[in-house]
Amino acid sequence: MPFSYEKDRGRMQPSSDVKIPDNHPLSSTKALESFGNELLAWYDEHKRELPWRTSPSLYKTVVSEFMLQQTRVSTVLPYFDGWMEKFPDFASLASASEEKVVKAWEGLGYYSRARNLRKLAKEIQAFDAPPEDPETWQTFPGVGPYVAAAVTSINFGTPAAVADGNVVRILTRIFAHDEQFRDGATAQRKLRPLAQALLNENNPGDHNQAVMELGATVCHRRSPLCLTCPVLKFCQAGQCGDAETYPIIDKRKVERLSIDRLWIVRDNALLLNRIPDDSKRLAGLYELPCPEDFPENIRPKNTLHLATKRRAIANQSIEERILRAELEGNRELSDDTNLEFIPFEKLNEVTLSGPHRKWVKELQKKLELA
DNA sequence: AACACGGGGCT
DNA sequence: AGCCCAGTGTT
Repeated sequence: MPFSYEKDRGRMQPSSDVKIPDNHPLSSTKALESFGNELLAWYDEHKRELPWRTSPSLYKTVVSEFMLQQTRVSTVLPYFDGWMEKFPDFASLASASEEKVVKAWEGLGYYSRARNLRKLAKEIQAFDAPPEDPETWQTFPGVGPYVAAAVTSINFGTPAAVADGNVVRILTRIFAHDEQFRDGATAQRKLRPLAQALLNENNPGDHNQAVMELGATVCHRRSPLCLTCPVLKFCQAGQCGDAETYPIIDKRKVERLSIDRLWIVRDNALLLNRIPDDSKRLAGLYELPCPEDFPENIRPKNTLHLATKRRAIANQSIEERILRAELEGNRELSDDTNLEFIPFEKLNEVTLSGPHRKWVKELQKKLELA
């Protein structure tokens, strides 16, 4: 390990316990200042035009940061403007129904983000003015160390450094930090004090955004564009042509599983399974039912293979077979199941998980033609 | 500390 | 097919 620092104790203030080794290009105060300035100059010149950057506001920042958790900019882009039209401010979001809010999030994934964002909107109504410190922000639902630092630095200039995946990549490369981390979250936690030590306190918001922008557009995980990097001269790994080696994070094992899904149509309606509200996963959303979703006395029969789909969820690799089927007899579904026939013309009113929305559209079209 | 949570894009 | 992305909450 090229340098050491003590454990982060959750402080957002500059960490005096971070020691940069004397032989590193960033060891002097002057170099640190130069680093901050050149990063900011690069950002001013090269930042992307993004909808939450044009006429920015606290609300836009919060919405974008929620949407961007574990989610790429290109994925968020098709949602952001529509969201702002449906829910232009905290007040409109706070008074909207949860169903409507989750429906607007359909396809983005991690649906608890939408519920937490709505809860946050309600909680923030109780303030005369929004809090400007990361500690208070972290008490809001769905707000952790990253969002707290991002929101307060960008909107209020609060000197709180963000430590996300981009920051981990950039810092481990700049310092050729060869510590092996058990997972990304651990790396972020451990590197936060260093990020704080490098923060440009003249403009914490832009500094944070500049680091993330650099990570997203130059300091890629694979094949980083070191030759165009504005801070190459401060980067030990980059100068060794070695950037791709960092960070060193343990891999998680991928679990493989196979699921059957049933396509059952009756009276121009499609049978869907509504996932219970108390479910950890996809609560309140609809999916094509699995055989296990049916009560003992009703078994789907006459199955015919329609398609096989593959996708990944977290560390799971899933193969899903879609089977056309019929319910035996003309049995009514009892109320204690979560199965509902949804008329095709009302399919757009319910919230489907992303892949199921896609599959249903595909199969509907395919079967109409057949 | 370990795990669950969605979905998609890139290699 | 694996990897990871502007992470957070729960156990």
